[in-house]
Amino acid sequence: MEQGGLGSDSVPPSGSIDKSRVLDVRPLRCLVPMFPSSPGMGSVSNPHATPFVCVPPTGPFPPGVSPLYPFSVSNGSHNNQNTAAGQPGPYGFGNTSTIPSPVPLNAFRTPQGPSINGDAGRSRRGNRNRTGQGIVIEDDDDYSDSQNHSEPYVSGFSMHVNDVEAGSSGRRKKGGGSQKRTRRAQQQLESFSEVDVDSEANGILAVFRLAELDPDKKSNGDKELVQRILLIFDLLRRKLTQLEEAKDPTPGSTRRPDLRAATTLMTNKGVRTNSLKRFGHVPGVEVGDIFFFRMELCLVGLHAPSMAGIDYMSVKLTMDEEPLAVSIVSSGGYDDEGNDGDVLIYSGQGGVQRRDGQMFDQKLERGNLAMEKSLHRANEVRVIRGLKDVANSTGKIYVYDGVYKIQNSWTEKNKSGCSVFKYKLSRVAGQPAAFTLWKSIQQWKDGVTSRSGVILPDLTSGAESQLVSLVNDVDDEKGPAYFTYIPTLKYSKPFSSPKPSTGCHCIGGCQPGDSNCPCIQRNGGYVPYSSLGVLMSYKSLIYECGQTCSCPPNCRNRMSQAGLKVRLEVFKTKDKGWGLRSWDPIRAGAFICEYAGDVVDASRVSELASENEDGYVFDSTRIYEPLEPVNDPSIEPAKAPFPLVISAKNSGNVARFMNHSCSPNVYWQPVLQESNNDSYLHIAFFAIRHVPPMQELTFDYGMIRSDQTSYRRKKCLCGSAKCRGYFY
DNA sequence: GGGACTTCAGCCAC
DNA sequence: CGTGGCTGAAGTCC
Repeated sequence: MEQGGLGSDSVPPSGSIDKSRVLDVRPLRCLVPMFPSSPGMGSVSNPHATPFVCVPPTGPFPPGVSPLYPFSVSNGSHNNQNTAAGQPGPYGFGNTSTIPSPVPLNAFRTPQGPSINGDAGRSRRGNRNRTGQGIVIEDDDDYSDSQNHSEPYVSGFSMHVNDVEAGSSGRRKKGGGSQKRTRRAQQQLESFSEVDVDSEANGILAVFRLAELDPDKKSNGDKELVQRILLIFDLLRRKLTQLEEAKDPTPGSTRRPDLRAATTLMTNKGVRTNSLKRFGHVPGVEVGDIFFFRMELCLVGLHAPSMAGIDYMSVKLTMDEEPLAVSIVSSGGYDDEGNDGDVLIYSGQGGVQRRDGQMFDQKLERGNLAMEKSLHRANEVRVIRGLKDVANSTGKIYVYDGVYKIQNSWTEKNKSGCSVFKYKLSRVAGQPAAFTLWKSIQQWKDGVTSRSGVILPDLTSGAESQLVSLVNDVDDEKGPAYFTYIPTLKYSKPFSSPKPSTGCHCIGGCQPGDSNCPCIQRNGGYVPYSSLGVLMSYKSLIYECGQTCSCPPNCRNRMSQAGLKVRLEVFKTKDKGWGLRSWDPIRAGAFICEYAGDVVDASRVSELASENEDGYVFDSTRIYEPLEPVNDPSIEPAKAPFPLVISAKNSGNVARFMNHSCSPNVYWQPVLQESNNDSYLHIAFFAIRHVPPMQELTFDYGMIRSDQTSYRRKKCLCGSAKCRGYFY
């Protein structure tokens, strides 16, 4: 497991450990990213920080267009935080040396959202009337309002998107006539009721302590909240998928569980964050973060529209309000070209009838107008790149590629002869690589360029279906100590089954909704995995099909037996010995690998711990914190039914290289395979959240019991906010 | 406040 | 495996 013993500096020299000193160790904030996927942008932690500071205009600007001072600069908390962490400001665009004193924010009034004065859209309409008369009158009421409401205004150039009033949970207005309504109602009766969705959501929210969300947090998030909301969304989405599938196994019966989950959370429960629209980065979302649904972008405030590609907001300057673009999603819906790493050519919206596909000229309105204005104001625009998901042919992955600025705009005639707006955007310098990293990885895979620092192209020598590279691009070490690669767990003697199992008879594989399948029955009536191999919910134990089952090896209920699904590499970390990471994106709940090695008699664990100082041990008898923050007695934490201890010192697989973290992105689940009287317990690792390529994979090694004294304490370098400071 | 309109979804079938 | 059909939901506009 932890590679501390292999010449790294994560463990003090043996024999001379000053425990009092070790105990005093503070969480280190020095996990310098080797690859750009890391804690990088450190997220804006101060929600009250002024998002904009003044910089000199960087014209030239066209006549009649005044430069918008507040843009083009990051907020101060970025810099402070990163200075404290001993890192340079991650984005460069902060360029603080050129910043004169900030301009009072009320010089740039924002339109007031309904949460502020309950009068949404007033200023817009008022404005239009005034300009219609050719006279611009400063609205005194509005102005004094904005000064009095200093609380919402300190958050600066931002506005509430949708402030859900407390207690309006029943609000789910449906457009359309009664005919549409009844049909919808009918459909919902056929699948499952709103009550089911609601109670599922309430259950999850209670467990994750998000039943009522602080309005301040709803407006301005942080990394922890962003991750928690994404986790809840995906748990609910997976649960709804599973419920629908079991009720009606015919394909096509699943009615957008992504939308159901998102609206239940956002609209009904008010669970969302960063609902204040803003320019620039979003607190808690880092460059390189990945998403699998458009609704996820909405939930965390990265991009509000559920479908539209351009998000924008009206900004009141000294006189007029004008729309400015805040973010775009580039999904290849139009013919975007020249997507060469840090440059993006983006097409305007409109010009096509969604019904019949008929085309006409695009107009300079809505998003197109906002893009045009943003070109002149030179504000930062967030870019989310939609890419094809290789693991899911019809699916897409959205990569947050950081902020860009619009360089240029023009119109073109498309194939149908209609004019289309085009915008050239270039990436603001100094941000961690995101989209370009994806391109590099593709080139490594295609063999166009080679991954630098490769020691071995395949450390498994063909034992796995996927290659696993051994890479060191930080120092001279030529590899970890010798071990034998084995892809699965080795039992000398299986546990004995409490009751004999004859297995299932699902010739074509176990199907959801088949209530006769004994394997599905043992999993509580559901197949535990989705069709994509994603674990649908946390379980205390997963029952997979075993040797005596008639189903084929590709049965959905044999996920952890099917081998590696992603392209992994074992790499030398900067300060934690060897580690594990993936070239491929991994979605939340996806199976990663099992813990292979030799099953050891649990009574030998002390002996093993003392002779196996490098910690190549998996011990299910340790104390593992449940993933859920609430100790709900009805929810059992993952706990193996037998005391399973695995040694991977002499033989093991990629799992032995996974390092410890106090806020990990991977967790383990016990998986049981039974045949006749024998029980084979395995440890399977799954992603807790979406993991972008090249982000180190870590799990929580757990705490030792008071009688497990032979384990040696090691200094933890995980760098997370809730780091315990040590691990075993 | 409400309803129409717009929109680089997502899923499955063909 | 590409594409076409179908149902979507948020936000803006009116």
